[in-house]
Amino acid sequence: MIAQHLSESTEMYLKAMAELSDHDNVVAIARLAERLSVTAVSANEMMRRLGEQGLVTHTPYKGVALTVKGREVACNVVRRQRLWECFLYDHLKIEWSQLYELACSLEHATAPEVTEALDLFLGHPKTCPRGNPIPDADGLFVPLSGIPLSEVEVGKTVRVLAVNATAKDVLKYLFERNLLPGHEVKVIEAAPLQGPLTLRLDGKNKDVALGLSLAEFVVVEENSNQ
Amino acid sequence: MIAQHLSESTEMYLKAMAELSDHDNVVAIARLAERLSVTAVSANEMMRRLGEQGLVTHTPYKGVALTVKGREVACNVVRRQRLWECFLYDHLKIEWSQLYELACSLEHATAPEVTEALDLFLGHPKTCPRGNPIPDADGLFVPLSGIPLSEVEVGKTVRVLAVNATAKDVLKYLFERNLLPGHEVKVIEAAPLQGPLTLRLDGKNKDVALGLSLAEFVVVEENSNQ
DNA sequence: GGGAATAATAAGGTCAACCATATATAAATT
DNA sequence: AATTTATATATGGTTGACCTTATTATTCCC
Ligand SMILES: [Mn+2]
Ligand SMILES: [Mn+2]
Ligand SMILES: [Mn+2]
Ligand SMILES: [Mn+2]
Repeated sequence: MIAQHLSESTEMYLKAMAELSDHDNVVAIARLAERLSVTAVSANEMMRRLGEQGLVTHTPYKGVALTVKGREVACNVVRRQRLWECFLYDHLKIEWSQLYELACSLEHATAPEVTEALDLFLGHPKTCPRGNPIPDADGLFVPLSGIPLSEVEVGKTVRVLAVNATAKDVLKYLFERNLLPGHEVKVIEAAPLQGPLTLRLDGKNKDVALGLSLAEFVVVEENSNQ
Repeated sequence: MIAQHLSESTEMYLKAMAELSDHDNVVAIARLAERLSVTAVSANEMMRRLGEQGLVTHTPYKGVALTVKGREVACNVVRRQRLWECFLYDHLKIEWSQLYELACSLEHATAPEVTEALDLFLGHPKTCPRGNPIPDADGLFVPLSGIPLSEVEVGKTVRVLAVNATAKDVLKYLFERNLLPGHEVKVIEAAPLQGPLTLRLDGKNKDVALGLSLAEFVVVEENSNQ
Protein backbone atom coordinates (compact mmCIF):
# COMPACT_ATOMS: atom_id res chain seq x y z
CA MET A 1 0.00 0.00 0.00
CA ILE A 2 2.98 2.32 -0.37
CA ALA A 3 1.99 5.19 -2.62
CA GLN A 4 4.38 5.00 -5.57
CA HIS A 5 4.49 8.13 -7.65
CA LEU A 6 1.66 8.34 -10.15
CA SER A 7 2.13 10.36 -13.32
CA GLU A 8 0.51 13.73 -13.85
CA SER A 9 -1.58 12.14 -16.57
CA THR A 10 -2.86 9.44 -14.24
CA GLU A 11 -3.70 11.97 -11.56
CA MET A 12 -5.57 14.15 -14.01
CA TYR A 13 -7.67 11.26 -15.28
CA LEU A 14 -8.59 10.27 -11.75
CA LYS A 15 -9.40 13.83 -10.73
CA ALA A 16 -11.53 14.34 -13.83
CA MET A 17 -13.43 11.17 -12.99
CA ALA A 18 -14.11 12.40 -9.47
CA GLU A 19 -15.31 15.74 -10.82
CA LEU A 20 -17.53 14.28 -13.53
CA SER A 21 -18.99 11.23 -11.86
CA ASP A 22 -22.71 11.26 -11.12
CA HIS A 23 -24.72 9.60 -8.34
CA ASP A 24 -23.60 6.05 -9.15
CA ASN A 25 -20.02 7.24 -9.72
CA VAL A 26 -20.00 6.27 -13.37
CA VAL A 27 -18.47 8.41 -16.10
CA ALA A 28 -18.74 7.91 -19.83
CA ILE A 29 -15.28 7.65 -21.32
CA ALA A 30 -16.30 10.13 -24.01
CA ARG A 31 -16.99 12.78 -21.33
CA LEU A 32 -13.60 12.12 -19.80
CA ALA A 33 -11.88 12.41 -23.17
CA GLU A 34 -13.66 15.69 -23.77
CA ARG A 35 -12.67 17.13 -20.43
CA LEU A 36 -9.05 16.15 -20.85
CA SER A 37 -8.86 17.26 -24.49
CA VAL A 38 -7.87 13.83 -25.64
CA THR A 39 -9.35 11.47 -28.22
CA ALA A 40 -11.75 8.76 -27.10
CA VAL A 41 -9.24 6.14 -28.20
CA SER A 42 -6.57 7.61 -25.94
CA ALA A 43 -8.95 7.76 -23.02
CA ASN A 44 -9.92 4.14 -23.60
CA GLU A 45 -6.27 3.09 -23.65
CA MET A 46 -5.64 5.00 -20.46
CA MET A 47 -8.64 3.36 -18.78
CA ARG A 48 -7.21 -0.04 -19.64
CA ARG A 49 -3.91 0.93 -18.00
CA LEU A 50 -5.62 2.37 -14.92
CA GLY A 51 -7.77 -0.74 -14.76
CA GLU A 52 -4.67 -2.92 -14.66
CA GLN A 53 -3.40 -0.79 -11.78
CA GLY A 54 -6.65 -1.29 -9.90
CA LEU A 55 -7.58 2.38 -9.98
CA VAL A 56 -10.73 2.17 -12.10
CA THR A 57 -13.26 -0.37 -13.29
CA HIS A 58 -14.65 -0.34 -16.79
CA THR A 59 -18.05 -1.72 -17.66
CA PRO A 60 -18.09 -1.66 -21.47
CA TYR A 61 -20.83 0.51 -22.96
CA LYS A 62 -21.70 1.72 -19.48
CA GLY A 63 -18.69 3.74 -18.35
CA VAL A 64 -15.81 3.80 -15.92
CA ALA A 65 -15.86 4.19 -12.14
CA LEU A 66 -13.17 4.85 -9.56
CA THR A 67 -12.22 1.97 -7.30
CA VAL A 68 -11.74 2.66 -3.60
CA LYS A 69 -8.04 3.06 -4.26
CA GLY A 70 -8.72 5.28 -7.28
CA ARG A 71 -11.07 7.50 -5.34
CA GLU A 72 -8.50 7.83 -2.58
CA VAL A 73 -5.94 9.12 -5.05
CA ALA A 74 -8.47 11.40 -6.74
CA CYS A 75 -9.53 12.97 -3.44
CA ASN A 76 -5.95 13.55 -2.56
CA VAL A 77 -5.30 15.32 -5.84
CA VAL A 78 -8.39 17.47 -5.27
CA ARG A 79 -7.12 18.25 -1.78
CA ARG A 80 -3.76 19.43 -3.09
CA GLN A 81 -5.44 21.39 -5.88
CA ARG A 82 -7.77 23.29 -3.57
CA LEU A 83 -5.21 23.96 -0.87
CA TRP A 84 -2.99 25.54 -3.51
CA GLU A 85 -5.94 27.59 -4.73
CA CYS A 86 -6.34 28.95 -1.20
CA PHE A 87 -2.68 29.80 -0.95
CA LEU A 88 -2.49 31.41 -4.38
CA TYR A 89 -5.57 33.50 -3.69
CA ASP A 90 -5.21 34.45 -0.04
CA HIS A 91 -1.46 34.89 0.17
CA LEU A 92 -0.11 35.43 -3.33
CA LYS A 93 -3.11 37.52 -4.43
CA ILE A 94 -3.37 35.72 -7.74
CA GLU A 95 -6.31 36.55 -9.98
CA TRP A 96 -9.38 34.44 -9.20
CA SER A 97 -9.83 33.21 -12.74
CA GLN A 98 -6.29 31.82 -12.89
CA LEU A 99 -6.41 29.87 -9.65
CA TYR A 100 -7.62 26.59 -11.07
CA GLU A 101 -5.09 26.46 -13.87
CA LEU A 102 -2.11 27.45 -11.75
CA ALA A 103 -3.01 25.11 -8.90
CA CYS A 104 -3.61 22.33 -11.41
CA SER A 105 0.10 22.37 -12.23
CA LEU A 106 1.28 22.50 -8.64
CA GLU A 107 -0.97 19.70 -7.44
CA HIS A 108 1.13 17.03 -9.17
CA ALA A 109 4.41 18.28 -7.76
CA THR A 110 3.32 18.32 -4.14
CA ALA A 111 4.66 15.78 -1.68
CA PRO A 112 2.55 14.67 1.29
CA GLU A 113 4.75 16.64 3.72
CA VAL A 114 4.11 19.79 1.74
CA THR A 115 0.38 19.15 1.49
CA GLU A 116 -0.02 18.71 5.22
CA ALA A 117 2.25 21.62 6.10
CA LEU A 118 0.31 23.80 3.68
CA ASP A 119 -3.00 22.75 5.22
CA LEU A 120 -1.66 23.74 8.63
CA PHE A 121 -0.25 27.03 7.34
CA LEU A 122 -3.61 27.92 5.80
CA GLY A 123 -5.46 27.06 9.01
CA HIS A 124 -7.23 23.98 7.70
CA PRO A 125 -9.52 25.75 5.25
CA LYS A 126 -12.85 24.06 4.54
CA THR A 127 -13.41 25.40 1.02
CA CYS A 128 -11.37 26.78 -1.85
CA PRO A 129 -11.93 30.24 -3.35
CA ARG A 130 -14.28 28.70 -5.91
CA GLY A 131 -16.43 27.47 -3.04
CA ASN A 132 -15.71 23.77 -3.31
CA PRO A 133 -14.98 21.69 -0.23
CA ILE A 134 -11.42 20.61 0.53
CA PRO A 135 -11.11 16.92 1.37
CA ASP A 136 -9.22 16.24 4.58
CA ALA A 137 -6.09 14.11 4.76
CA ASP A 138 -8.25 10.96 4.72
CA GLY A 139 -10.15 12.06 1.64
CA LEU A 140 -13.31 12.88 3.53
CA PHE A 141 -15.38 15.97 2.80
CA VAL A 142 -18.95 17.19 2.95
CA PRO A 143 -20.22 17.32 -0.61
CA LEU A 144 -21.97 20.49 -1.68
CA SER A 145 -25.72 20.22 -1.25
CA GLY A 146 -26.68 22.59 -4.01
CA ILE A 147 -28.18 22.63 -7.45
CA PRO A 148 -26.97 24.20 -10.69
CA LEU A 149 -28.18 27.73 -11.25
CA SER A 150 -29.58 26.48 -14.56
CA GLU A 151 -32.24 24.52 -12.62
CA VAL A 152 -33.48 27.32 -10.40
CA GLU A 153 -37.09 28.40 -10.94
CA VAL A 154 -37.77 31.85 -12.32
CA GLY A 155 -38.45 34.37 -9.57
CA LYS A 156 -36.36 32.70 -6.91
CA THR A 157 -33.38 34.26 -5.19
CA VAL A 158 -30.52 32.00 -4.26
CA ARG A 159 -27.00 32.25 -2.90
CA VAL A 160 -24.02 31.03 -4.90
CA LEU A 161 -22.21 28.16 -3.18
CA ALA A 162 -19.53 27.30 -5.68
CA VAL A 163 -18.32 27.61 -9.22
CA ASN A 164 -17.36 24.35 -10.87
CA ALA A 165 -15.78 25.69 -14.04
CA THR A 166 -12.11 25.12 -14.67
CA ALA A 167 -11.39 26.96 -17.94
CA LYS A 168 -9.76 30.34 -17.41
CA ASP A 169 -12.00 32.20 -19.87
CA VAL A 170 -15.17 30.79 -18.31
CA LEU A 171 -13.96 31.70 -14.84
CA LYS A 172 -13.05 35.20 -16.01
CA TYR A 173 -16.49 35.62 -17.55
CA LEU A 174 -18.26 34.57 -14.36
CA PHE A 175 -15.94 36.66 -12.20
CA GLU A 176 -16.63 39.78 -14.23
CA ARG A 177 -20.35 39.25 -13.64
CA ASN A 178 -19.89 38.68 -9.91
CA LEU A 179 -21.15 35.10 -10.05
CA LEU A 180 -18.98 34.17 -7.09
CA PRO A 181 -19.47 32.14 -3.90
CA GLY A 182 -21.49 34.11 -1.35
CA HIS A 183 -23.27 36.36 -3.80
CA GLU A 184 -27.04 36.47 -4.22
CA VAL A 185 -28.70 35.83 -7.55
CA LYS A 186 -32.31 36.31 -8.51
CA VAL A 187 -33.50 34.54 -11.64
CA ILE A 188 -35.56 37.18 -13.42
CA GLU A 189 -36.29 35.32 -16.61
CA ALA A 190 -35.46 32.11 -18.48
CA ALA A 191 -35.63 32.45 -22.24
CA PRO A 192 -37.37 29.57 -24.04
CA LEU A 193 -35.60 26.96 -26.17
CA GLN A 194 -32.62 26.61 -23.82
CA GLY A 195 -32.11 30.34 -24.03
CA PRO A 196 -30.12 32.42 -21.56
CA LEU A 197 -31.16 33.31 -18.03
CA THR A 198 -31.63 36.90 -16.97
CA LEU A 199 -30.16 37.38 -13.50
CA ARG A 200 -30.12 40.10 -10.89
CA LEU A 201 -26.97 40.08 -8.77
CA ASP A 202 -26.95 41.17 -5.11
CA GLY A 203 -30.12 43.17 -5.52
CA LYS A 204 -28.45 45.59 -7.93
CA ASN A 205 -30.66 47.00 -10.64
CA LYS A 206 -28.49 46.16 -13.59
CA ASP A 207 -29.35 42.70 -14.91
CA VAL A 208 -27.06 40.09 -16.38
CA ALA A 209 -27.71 37.56 -19.15
CA LEU A 210 -26.13 34.15 -18.74
CA GLY A 211 -26.18 31.20 -21.14
CA LEU A 212 -27.63 27.97 -19.75
CA SER A 213 -24.44 25.98 -20.18
CA LEU A 214 -22.54 28.57 -18.18
CA ALA A 215 -25.25 28.53 -15.52
CA GLU A 216 -24.64 24.80 -15.09
CA PHE A 217 -21.23 25.61 -13.64
CA VAL A 218 -22.72 27.76 -10.89
CA VAL A 219 -23.86 25.77 -7.87
CA VAL A 220 -26.43 27.50 -5.66
CA GLU A 221 -28.22 26.82 -2.40
CA GLU A 222 -31.30 24.70 -2.79
CA ASN A 223 -33.22 26.50 -0.06
CA SER A 224 -34.24 29.83 -1.44
CA ASN A 225 -36.17 32.73 -0.03
CA GLN A 226 -39.20 34.06 -1.90
CA MET B 1 11.00 34.57 -27.92
CA ILE B 2 7.82 33.24 -26.32
CA ALA B 3 8.74 30.77 -23.60
CA GLN B 4 7.04 27.52 -24.61
CA HIS B 5 6.85 24.99 -21.84
CA LEU B 6 10.04 23.04 -21.40
CA SER B 7 9.89 19.56 -19.91
CA GLU B 8 10.97 18.79 -16.37
CA SER B 9 13.83 16.79 -17.82
CA THR B 10 15.03 19.70 -19.92
CA GLU B 11 14.86 22.07 -16.96
CA MET B 12 16.80 19.66 -14.77
CA TYR B 13 19.58 19.25 -17.33
CA LEU B 14 19.90 23.01 -17.69
CA LYS B 15 19.86 23.57 -13.93
CA ALA B 16 22.46 20.88 -13.39
CA MET B 17 24.65 22.52 -15.99
CA ALA B 18 24.39 25.87 -14.25
CA GLU B 19 25.26 24.24 -10.91
CA LEU B 20 28.19 22.23 -12.24
CA SER B 21 29.76 24.62 -14.71
CA ASP B 22 33.18 26.00 -13.87
CA HIS B 23 34.84 29.33 -14.73
CA ASP B 24 34.53 28.91 -18.50
CA ASN B 25 30.99 27.53 -18.12
CA VAL B 26 31.90 24.13 -19.52
CA VAL B 27 30.62 20.85 -18.06
CA ALA B 28 31.73 17.34 -18.96
CA ILE B 29 28.73 15.33 -20.08
CA ALA B 30 29.86 12.51 -17.78
CA ARG B 31 29.52 14.82 -14.76
CA LEU B 32 26.06 15.78 -15.88
CA ALA B 33 25.04 12.16 -16.35
CA GLU B 34 26.32 11.39 -12.86
CA ARG B 35 24.42 14.24 -11.23
CA LEU B 36 21.20 13.32 -12.98
CA SER B 37 21.57 9.57 -12.38
CA VAL B 38 21.45 8.83 -16.05
CA THR B 39 23.82 6.95 -18.37
CA ALA B 40 26.38 8.89 -20.39
CA VAL B 41 24.64 7.78 -23.58
CA SER B 42 21.34 9.25 -22.41
CA ALA B 43 23.00 12.50 -21.43
CA ASN B 44 24.66 12.67 -24.84
CA GLU B 45 21.34 12.15 -26.58
CA MET B 46 19.77 14.84 -24.47
CA MET B 47 22.59 17.26 -25.25
CA ARG B 48 21.96 16.71 -28.95
CA ARG B 49 18.28 17.56 -28.46
CA LEU B 50 19.04 20.63 -26.35
CA GLY B 51 21.63 21.66 -28.92
CA GLU B 52 18.98 21.56 -31.65
CA GLN B 53 16.82 23.79 -29.49
CA GLY B 54 19.64 26.27 -29.10
CA LEU B 55 19.90 25.79 -25.34
CA VAL B 56 23.41 24.32 -25.17
CA THR B 57 26.52 24.03 -27.30
CA HIS B 58 28.55 20.86 -27.43
CA THR B 59 32.25 20.84 -28.21
CA PRO B 60 33.07 17.15 -28.58
CA TYR B 61 35.66 15.86 -26.14
CA LYS B 62 35.53 19.22 -24.36
CA GLY B 63 32.09 19.43 -22.86
CA VAL B 64 28.80 21.27 -23.06
CA ALA B 65 28.00 24.87 -22.20
CA LEU B 66 24.79 26.80 -21.78
CA THR B 67 23.91 29.29 -24.50
CA VAL B 68 22.57 32.69 -23.46
CA LYS B 69 19.06 31.32 -23.89
CA GLY B 70 19.94 28.16 -21.97
CA ARG B 71 21.46 30.12 -19.10
CA GLU B 72 18.37 32.28 -18.94
CA VAL B 73 16.18 29.22 -18.50
CA ALA B 74 18.56 27.67 -15.98
CA CYS B 75 18.66 30.82 -13.84
CA ASN B 76 14.92 30.96 -13.89
CA VAL B 77 14.67 27.36 -12.70
CA VAL B 78 17.16 28.12 -9.92
CA ARG B 79 15.09 31.18 -8.99
CA ARG B 80 11.92 29.12 -8.66
CA GLN B 81 13.78 26.41 -6.77
CA ARG B 82 15.23 28.75 -4.18
CA LEU B 83 12.08 30.82 -3.72
CA TRP B 84 10.20 27.63 -2.95
CA GLU B 85 12.94 26.62 -0.50
CA CYS B 86 12.37 29.90 1.32
CA PHE B 87 8.64 29.37 1.44
CA LEU B 88 8.89 25.77 2.56
CA TYR B 89 11.34 26.65 5.29
CA ASP B 90 10.09 29.98 6.59
CA HIS B 91 6.37 29.46 6.28
CA LEU B 92 5.67 25.73 6.10
CA LYS B 93 8.43 24.86 8.62
CA ILE B 94 9.66 21.97 6.50
CA GLU B 95 12.80 20.19 7.65
CA TRP B 96 15.97 21.83 6.30
CA SER B 97 17.32 18.64 4.76
CA GLN B 98 14.19 18.09 2.70
CA LEU B 99 13.99 21.56 1.22
CA TYR B 100 16.01 20.91 -1.91
CA GLU B 101 14.17 17.79 -2.88
CA LEU B 102 10.69 19.15 -2.27
CA ALA B 103 11.39 22.45 -4.01
CA CYS B 104 12.95 20.54 -6.90
CA SER B 105 9.54 19.10 -7.71
CA LEU B 106 7.64 22.36 -7.37
CA GLU B 107 10.06 24.37 -9.51
CA HIS B 108 8.85 22.73 -12.73
CA ALA B 109 5.19 23.34 -12.01
CA THR B 110 5.49 27.04 -11.30
CA ALA B 111 4.15 29.58 -13.75
CA PRO B 112 5.79 33.02 -14.03
CA GLU B 113 2.84 34.69 -12.28
CA VAL B 114 3.30 32.38 -9.32
CA THR B 115 7.06 32.89 -9.23
CA GLU B 116 6.76 36.66 -9.13
CA ALA B 117 3.90 36.66 -6.64
CA LEU B 118 5.88 34.31 -4.43
CA ASP B 119 8.94 36.54 -4.59
CA LEU B 120 6.79 39.48 -3.49
CA PHE B 121 5.11 37.45 -0.75
CA LEU B 122 8.51 36.41 0.61
CA GLY B 123 9.80 39.98 0.55
CA HIS B 124 12.31 39.51 -2.27
CA PRO B 125 14.70 37.25 -0.38
CA LYS B 126 18.34 37.39 -1.44
CA THR B 127 19.36 33.87 -0.45
CA CYS B 128 17.73 30.51 0.12
CA PRO B 129 17.98 28.61 3.43
CA ARG B 130 21.01 26.77 2.10
CA GLY B 131 22.74 30.13 1.68
CA ASN B 132 22.73 30.32 -2.10
CA PRO B 133 21.77 33.52 -3.90
CA ILE B 134 18.37 33.80 -5.56
CA PRO B 135 18.54 35.15 -9.11
CA ASP B 136 16.19 38.05 -9.76
CA ALA B 137 13.50 38.00 -12.44
CA ASP B 138 16.12 38.83 -15.07
CA GLY B 139 18.39 36.01 -13.99
CA LEU B 140 20.91 38.26 -12.33
CA PHE B 141 22.52 37.43 -9.02
CA VAL B 142 25.73 38.03 -7.10
CA PRO B 143 27.65 34.75 -7.13
CA LEU B 144 29.00 33.52 -3.84
CA SER B 145 32.57 34.64 -3.31
CA GLY B 146 33.63 31.77 -1.14
CA ILE B 147 35.79 28.67 -1.20
CA PRO B 148 35.01 25.07 -0.30
CA LEU B 149 35.68 24.19 3.31
CA SER B 150 37.92 21.44 1.98
CA GLU B 151 40.41 24.08 0.84
CA VAL B 152 40.70 26.03 4.07
CA GLU B 153 44.10 25.99 5.77
CA VAL B 154 44.44 24.23 9.09
CA GLY B 155 44.09 26.62 11.99
CA LYS B 156 41.82 29.10 10.28
CA THR B 157 38.34 29.99 11.42
CA VAL B 158 35.77 30.73 8.76
CA ARG B 159 32.07 31.39 8.46
CA VAL B 160 29.81 29.10 6.43
CA LEU B 161 28.21 30.92 3.50
CA ALA B 162 26.28 28.15 1.82
CA VAL B 163 25.76 24.45 1.45
CA ASN B 164 25.74 23.18 -2.10
CA ALA B 165 24.63 19.63 -1.50
CA THR B 166 21.32 18.43 -2.85
CA ALA B 167 20.98 14.86 -1.60
CA LYS B 168 18.73 14.54 1.42
CA ASP B 169 21.04 12.26 3.38
CA VAL B 170 24.04 14.55 2.84
CA LEU B 171 22.00 17.57 3.90
CA LYS B 172 20.77 15.72 6.96
CA TYR B 173 24.32 14.77 7.88
CA LEU B 174 25.55 18.35 7.60
CA PHE B 175 22.52 19.72 9.42
CA GLU B 176 23.06 17.38 12.36
CA ARG B 177 26.62 18.70 12.66
CA ASN B 178 25.51 22.32 12.43
CA LEU B 179 27.39 22.96 9.21
CA LEU B 180 24.86 25.59 8.21
CA PRO B 181 25.04 29.09 6.74
CA GLY B 182 26.13 31.63 9.35
CA HIS B 183 27.95 29.22 11.61
CA GLU B 184 31.64 29.47 12.41
CA VAL B 185 34.04 26.63 11.74
CA LYS B 186 37.63 26.27 12.82
CA VAL B 187 39.71 23.72 10.95
CA ILE B 188 41.60 21.94 13.71
CA GLU B 189 43.29 19.27 11.67
CA ALA B 190 43.41 17.79 8.18
CA ALA B 191 44.29 14.11 8.06
CA PRO B 192 46.80 13.11 5.41
CA LEU B 193 45.98 11.15 2.25
CA GLN B 194 42.68 12.96 1.61
CA GLY B 195 41.61 12.07 5.11
CA PRO B 196 38.84 13.79 7.06
CA LEU B 197 38.97 17.26 8.54
CA THR B 198 38.59 17.83 12.24
CA LEU B 199 36.40 20.85 12.84
CA ARG B 200 35.36 22.99 15.79
CA LEU B 201 31.88 24.46 15.37
CA ASP B 202 30.96 27.87 16.86
CA GLY B 203 33.73 27.70 19.40
CA LYS B 204 32.19 24.68 21.13
CA ASN B 205 34.64 22.24 22.62
CA LYS B 206 33.28 19.10 21.02
CA ASP B 207 34.98 18.51 17.67
CA VAL B 208 33.52 17.08 14.50
CA ALA B 209 35.14 14.91 11.84
CA LEU B 210 34.12 15.55 8.26
CA GLY B 211 35.17 13.70 5.11
CA LEU B 212 36.83 15.80 2.43
CA SER B 213 34.18 15.12 -0.19
CA LEU B 214 31.51 16.33 2.19
CA ALA B 215 33.60 19.39 3.01
CA GLU B 216 33.55 20.29 -0.69
CA PHE B 217 29.83 20.97 -0.41
CA VAL B 218 30.34 23.56 2.29
CA VAL B 219 31.17 27.02 0.95
CA VAL B 220 32.89 29.34 3.41
CA GLU B 221 34.07 32.94 3.48
CA GLU B 222 37.50 33.42 2.00
CA ASN B 223 38.48 36.13 4.47
CA SER B 224 39.16 34.47 7.72
CA ASN B 225 40.27 35.71 11.10
CA GLN B 226 43.35 34.16 12.73
C1' DG C 1 54.63 7.37 -30.01
C1' DG C 2 51.73 4.00 -27.95
C1' DG C 3 48.52 2.35 -24.67
C1' DA C 4 44.94 3.48 -21.31
C1' DA C 5 41.31 6.07 -20.12
C1' DT C 6 37.66 8.88 -21.51
C1' DA C 7 34.19 10.45 -24.72
C1' DA C 8 31.24 9.94 -28.58
C1' DT C 9 28.41 7.51 -31.77
C1' DA C 10 25.87 3.65 -33.70
C1' DA C 11 22.23 0.29 -33.36
C1' DG C 12 18.40 -1.59 -31.42
C1' DG C 13 14.97 -1.66 -27.58
C1' DT C 14 11.44 -0.15 -23.86
C1' DC C 15 7.66 2.49 -22.03
C1' DA C 16 3.99 6.00 -21.30
C1' DA C 17 1.00 8.79 -23.57
C1' DC C 18 -0.60 10.49 -27.20
C1' DC C 19 -2.44 10.30 -32.50
C1' DA C 20 -5.42 8.63 -36.90
C1' DT C 21 -8.10 5.41 -39.37
C1' DA C 22 -10.82 1.44 -39.66
C1' DT C 23 -13.83 -2.04 -38.00
C1' DA C 24 -16.80 -4.27 -34.70
C1' DT C 25 -20.33 -4.22 -31.28
C1' DA C 26 -23.81 -2.64 -28.30
C1' DA C 27 -27.51 0.83 -27.29
C1' DA C 28 -30.90 3.91 -28.45
C1' DT C 29 -34.34 5.61 -31.57
C1' DT C 30 -37.67 5.47 -34.92
C1' DA D 1 -36.95 -4.95 -36.77
C1' DA D 2 -34.01 -1.81 -38.87
C1' DT D 3 -31.29 2.08 -38.68
C1' DT D 4 -28.61 5.45 -36.45
C1' DT D 5 -25.51 6.68 -32.91
C1' DA D 6 -22.33 5.76 -29.34
C1' DT D 7 -18.69 2.91 -27.73
C1' DA D 8 -15.04 -0.18 -28.07
C1' DT D 9 -11.25 -2.43 -30.16
C1' DA D 10 -7.68 -3.40 -33.66
C1' DT D 11 -3.64 -1.59 -36.18
C1' DG D 12 -0.06 1.08 -36.93
C1' DG D 13 2.54 5.43 -35.89
C1' DT D 14 4.93 9.27 -33.26
C1' DT D 15 7.69 11.49 -29.60
C1' DG D 16 10.54 12.13 -25.48
C1' DA D 17 13.33 10.13 -22.40
C1' DC D 18 15.30 6.47 -20.96
C1' DC D 19 18.18 1.79 -21.47
C1' DT D 20 22.19 -1.84 -23.08
C1' DT D 21 25.85 -3.32 -25.86
C1' DA D 22 29.11 -2.51 -29.27
C1' DT D 23 32.42 0.32 -31.91
C1' DT D 24 35.01 4.41 -32.98
C1' DA D 25 37.41 8.59 -31.96
C1' DT D 26 40.14 11.59 -29.06
C1' DT D 27 42.89 12.94 -25.28
C1' DC D 28 45.99 12.01 -21.60
C1' DC D 29 49.96 10.21 -19.70
C1' DC D 30 54.07 7.39 -19.47
MN1 LIG E 1 -3.46 19.12 -12.73
MN1 LIG F 1 -7.08 19.95 8.02
MN1 LIG G 1 13.63 19.74 -10.20
MN1 LIG H 1 12.69 40.55 -6.24
